[in-house]
Amino acid sequence: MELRQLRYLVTIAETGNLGRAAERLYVSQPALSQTVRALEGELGVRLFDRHPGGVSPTAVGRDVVEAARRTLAAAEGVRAAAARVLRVGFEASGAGDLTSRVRAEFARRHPEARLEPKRYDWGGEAEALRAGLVDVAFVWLPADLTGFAHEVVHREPRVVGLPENHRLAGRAGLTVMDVADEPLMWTERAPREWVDWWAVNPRPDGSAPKWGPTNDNVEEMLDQVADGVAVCFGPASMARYYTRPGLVWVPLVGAEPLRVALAWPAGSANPLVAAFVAVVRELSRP
Amino acid sequence: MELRQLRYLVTIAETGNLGRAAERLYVSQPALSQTVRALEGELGVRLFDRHPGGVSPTAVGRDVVEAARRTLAAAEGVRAAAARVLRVGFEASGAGDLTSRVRAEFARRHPEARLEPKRYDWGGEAEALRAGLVDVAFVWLPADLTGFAHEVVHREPRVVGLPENHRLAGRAGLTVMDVADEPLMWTERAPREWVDWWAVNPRPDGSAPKWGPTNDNVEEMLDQVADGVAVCFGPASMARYYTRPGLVWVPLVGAEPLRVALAWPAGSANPLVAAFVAVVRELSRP
DNA sequence: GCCGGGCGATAAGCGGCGCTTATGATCGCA
DNA sequence: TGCGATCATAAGCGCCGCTTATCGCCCGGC
Repeated sequence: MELRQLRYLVTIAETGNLGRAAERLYVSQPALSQTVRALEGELGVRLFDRHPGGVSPTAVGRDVVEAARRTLAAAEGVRAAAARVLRVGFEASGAGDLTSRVRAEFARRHPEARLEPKRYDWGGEAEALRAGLVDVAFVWLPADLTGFAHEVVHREPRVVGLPENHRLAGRAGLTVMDVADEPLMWTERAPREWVDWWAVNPRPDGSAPKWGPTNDNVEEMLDQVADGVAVCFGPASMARYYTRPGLVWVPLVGAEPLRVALAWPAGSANPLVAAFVAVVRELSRP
Repeated sequence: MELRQLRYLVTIAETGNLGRAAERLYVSQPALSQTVRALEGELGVRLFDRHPGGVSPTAVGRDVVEAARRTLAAAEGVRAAAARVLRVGFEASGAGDLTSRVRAEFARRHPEARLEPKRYDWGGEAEALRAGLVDVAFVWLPADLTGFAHEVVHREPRVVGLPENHRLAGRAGLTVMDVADEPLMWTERAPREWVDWWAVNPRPDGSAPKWGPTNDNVEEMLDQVADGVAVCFGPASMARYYTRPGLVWVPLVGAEPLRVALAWPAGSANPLVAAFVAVVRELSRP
C-alpha cells in the first residue's frame, strides 16, 4: 500500500468514474484500473462495483476510502511538521482577544513555527476540522465535536447589532424580547442547533424568532444589518473586530454567553497542535 | 512523499543508524541514504544530523518522524477498514459484563466485522492505545487520556482479595483501614497515580499503605494472594472473572468505585471505531 | 602517527513496476 | 442493431529505486 494508491482511491470515489478521475489525476484510465485491482488484491476485498456508467464503492470500499482520506490527512501532517505550520480555524471574531494573545505567545515560544489562521463561514470551522483542512480550531458552541478532543477556552457576552437609526440603537442594553419583533439575520450554512442557539429559539415565552434574511458570513450579515433590513446577534468581540458605517452594537442582556471551544483531532500528526493547545490552555486560565 | 519513505524514516530514527535500519528493512544502506536525501529535499528541511557513529534526528526531524508514525498508523487503519477488524484493548476484567454485552450487540449489528480483544498488563491498555496497538480501549481510571476522545462508560465497586484462611476472609465487607496492616500487592508497571488510587493512598487517616510484593498482571497478583503473601484490591467483576483455589473476595466498603472509560484516538481511520463507540455508549446508558 | 573499522555518501548499472497507447468486452440506449 | 459510454486487458517503454562497488571521513587502538 502506498499513498499514491490512496490518493487515486479517494479521487475515484469522489468522481465515481475512472475516466474523470484519471483526468483529475493527470494519469491514464488504465493506470487507475490497475491500481484498484492491485489494492483490492492486497486488501483482499472488492472495493468498487463496476457498472457501465462508472464505479461505486462497496460497503467496505466506503470505509476504506474514508480511512484512506484520514491517512492522506495524516501525511499532510508530516508536511506540516516539516514546514512548522499550524492551520488554525475560526469564524468571524473567533475567540476574541484570546486569539491575538495566543498568537503572540505562541510566536514567542516557537519562533520557527508559522501560524496560518484560516477563517470560515458560519459553522464552517467545525466542518474544516472534520475535513482535515485545519489542525486545530476555535469552535463556536454549540457544535458537534464528537470524536475530537476539545475544551471550552473562552466565553463572552452577546450583543445585538442594529442599524444606527434604529429606535433601540441608543439603549444601554436589550433583552431578546426587546427585539422580538425585528427580523433577525440567520444562516442556512450552520447546523440547525447553532442557528437556534444564536436566535435564542424558542424565546423565554415560548415564541419563535421572527426570521429575517439569510447570510453566509459576518460581512454579509453586517452589510445587511447596516442597510437596515434586519438585526443580528453576535459575540461582544464582534463589536470590536468588525465595524460598519451605519451599524451600532448594544449589549444583549439575560442571554447566555457564547462559549468557544478549542478543538483538535486527538493524536494529530502535527506536533505543533499540542504546543498550541498548551498555550491556549494557559492563557485562558486566569 | 510515499509510505515507503515514511516507513524507512521511522526505522532509521529507531535504529539511529542507516546500516542497521537497512538490515531491518531488507534493503541496502544506500537506498536509505537516498530516501533520506529525497525526503529532505521534498520537505525542505534537514531531518537527520549525520555523524560518524550514526544519524540523529534534528528537532524538526523528531516531529516529522512522529508525524510519520501517525501516518503509518492511519495506513494500518486502511487495512483494518478492509479487514473489518477492531482491536479492543482492556486489562484484567475490563469493563466487567459490559464488555460481553457490547461484544454480543456489536457482533449482531456488524456480522461482517471481527473484534480482536487484546488484554494488557496493569495500565498497559492506555499505553497500547497511545502506541496505536489497539483502535479503542476500555481504560481503568485514573489514566492520562489527554489527546484521546474518551468517556466514562462503566463503574463498579471494589473488592478485597484475601487468602481463604485469612482471619478477615469471612467478613461481609471490609474498609481500607480493616486491611491497613496487611501487605498490599502493587505494580511497577502502571503510573504512580494509578497505583495510589488502587491502594487508596493516602488513607483516610493520612497514613500510607503497607506495600507488599509487586506483580505485573492479574494472574501473578492472584497467585500471590492465594499463596497468602499479601492482599489485593480489584473491581467487583474481577471476583466473577478470575478465581483461584485458596482465594476469596470481600466487598471493599467506603472506597470510591472503579471508573472505566472507553477511549479512542479521535478521527481514527478505522470506521468500526465509531460503530463500537456507539454500541458501548448505548449499552452503558441505562 | 598510522592504520583499520565503521559510518554515511556517491557512482554506475540494472530491473521491476507503473505508466503509456491501443484495443477489447460489456452494457445501456436510441 | 449499432453507437457511445464505461471499465478491462495487452504490450511496450522509461523512470526510479534498488543493487553492488567504492570513496571519504572520523575515530580509536596500538
